[in-house]
Amino acid sequence: MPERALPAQESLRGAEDPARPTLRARAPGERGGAGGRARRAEADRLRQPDSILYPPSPAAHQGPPDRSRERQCEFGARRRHRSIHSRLSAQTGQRGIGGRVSDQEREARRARLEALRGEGVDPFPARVGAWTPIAELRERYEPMDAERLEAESPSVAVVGRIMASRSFGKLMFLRIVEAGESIQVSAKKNQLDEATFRFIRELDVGDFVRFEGVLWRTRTDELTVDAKSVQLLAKSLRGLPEKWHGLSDLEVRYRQRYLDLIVNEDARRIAIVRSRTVSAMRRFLDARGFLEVETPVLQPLYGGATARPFVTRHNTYDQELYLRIATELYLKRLITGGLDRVYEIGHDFRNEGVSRKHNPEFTMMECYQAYADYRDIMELVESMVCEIAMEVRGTLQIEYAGEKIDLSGPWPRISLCRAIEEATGIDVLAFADADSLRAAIREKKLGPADSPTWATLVDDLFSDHVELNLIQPTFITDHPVELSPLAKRSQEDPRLVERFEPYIAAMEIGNAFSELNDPDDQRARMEEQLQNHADGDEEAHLVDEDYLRALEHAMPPTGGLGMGIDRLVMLLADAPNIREVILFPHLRPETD
RNA sequence: GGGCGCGUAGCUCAAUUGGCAGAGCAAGGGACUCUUAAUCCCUAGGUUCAAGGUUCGAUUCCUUGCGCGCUCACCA
Repeated sequence: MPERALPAQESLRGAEDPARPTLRARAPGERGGAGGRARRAEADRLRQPDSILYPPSPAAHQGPPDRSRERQCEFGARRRHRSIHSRLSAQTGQRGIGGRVSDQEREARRARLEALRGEGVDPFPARVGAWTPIAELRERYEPMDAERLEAESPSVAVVGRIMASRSFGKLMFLRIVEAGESIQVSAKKNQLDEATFRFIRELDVGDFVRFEGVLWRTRTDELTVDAKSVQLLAKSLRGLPEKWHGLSDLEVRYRQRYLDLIVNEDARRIAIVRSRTVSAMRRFLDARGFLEVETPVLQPLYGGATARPFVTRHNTYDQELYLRIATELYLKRLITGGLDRVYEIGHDFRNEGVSRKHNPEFTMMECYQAYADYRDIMELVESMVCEIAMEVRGTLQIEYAGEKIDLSGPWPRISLCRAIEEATGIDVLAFADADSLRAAIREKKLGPADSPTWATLVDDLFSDHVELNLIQPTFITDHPVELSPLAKRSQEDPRLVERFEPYIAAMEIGNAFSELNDPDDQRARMEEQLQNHADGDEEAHLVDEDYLRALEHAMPPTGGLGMGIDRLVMLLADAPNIREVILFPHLRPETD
């Protein structure tokens, strides 16, 4: 319909830069990229008024046959509006006693919806007239003072969800939000025809609308669109949560995330941090020559981590399948195949408990680099986290849970055994077996020490006495071989492997090693794991014959990394719980 | 899975030893042309998570279940 009616707007939209990083909704037909504007113009040409615009200005409706004028006439009958209210009070009166009246608000809105339909207004029209992002309007007109604005009286069109409405009888103020930006809209009775003013007055908080109008400033200097016409874009049948306290019930925030996103700015902020984190990570890896690949989620044999899987079944092949717990073994097959730098960002599924740091379904980035070892990967991790933090936060000095964290490298590298010794005084490498180590731990009263093996005792010591103190970024290196069946053995000590885990804010955000590429050693380790599995350790690895066959064809020396995206986002967004960074976290089924 | 805590109007929260279940916002009606959580008058809105139990009487005490949170265990 009407960009001709709004010359200022066309020039504004022409000035938009698709590459601009700020978030902004796109108009229909605008899908980004160079052809965006042309397609948009085309879409605008094809666009026909599908619902009523109040008032139907000649400029707005000069093109297509004007059905809306007829509708406007129909709509003109004032009685209809009064009938909404009488019908409404009749309804609520009827339902008053005994019936559930908690739907009072919904009933009122539904009545208005039906009234609109009765008047020929489509409450859910298919097309939206041209409009300008609120952010652009602010950028352009916020610098103008009231006098200049009045002199220019720019005609604009805005869209958005009504978030607040204040009525003074003959004057109304509405606040609409679009793409996270808001602007005030005014409606003045003496400057609108009666039908239009009443139409605006009957709008509900939560409705999506489009306003055409003129920019001005109120006495309090608020940039405001003085409405000249309005188009309902989508009718809301349910009210929004409380405007001042917002929505704080965690369960509702997680189950109905859309409400959380509407009313809690923080929810929106975290979603944006997450998106930017992932895209910055992709850019970082792409720039370093890594190839993004996709490997199976449904796997006949799970592996690459110690975890219990979800089990599912393929009907046609009558095949039992597992949802992947890691992408590792497939990605390393690709390294064998000559894709020398690969990465995958996707969901892993681990059939385990949930906690502040654990969701059964989570996002993992794994990357593998041929002709590299774990020290190269440490450099990669440092660079990657710093680059992402700069892009997402604009600084390397971040704060998490009240702790100031300096992400700038190089990060300290300390071997796991050394870290334990510093924290507890026990040099675990001095003990040859589990029993002697256990005795030493008990002697120092450092814990129950009831884990069965030397390696698991070491792991416990680390968890109990070191991990919580790793606030600043730190690489913990050289883990026990038993805990790392896919990592290459350390050259200095055969009990250890070339592995590291980056810790920030006491959170393990990744796991990396020099990949084990000796097929015989790998087979021996897998068979050892299989024995553990047979002994009841459901999380132990299984023997993957196809993977061993791949290793027998020779895999180059390779450094690999897995990084938990959710935890990285927690860190960058200062989110205390993994459920805050997952839009739809796993919850128990809703009862009722 | 274990321990602890929580569950009251659409939302945010009250409710005295166990004694008629309330407020603000949202909603409906009305007044109001400069509000920013507008203000003022009026109205409506409840299976107090569910099922049992104790009691003359239960939002309150007990049991069980459901859900959520924290925490421990397992893991990234």
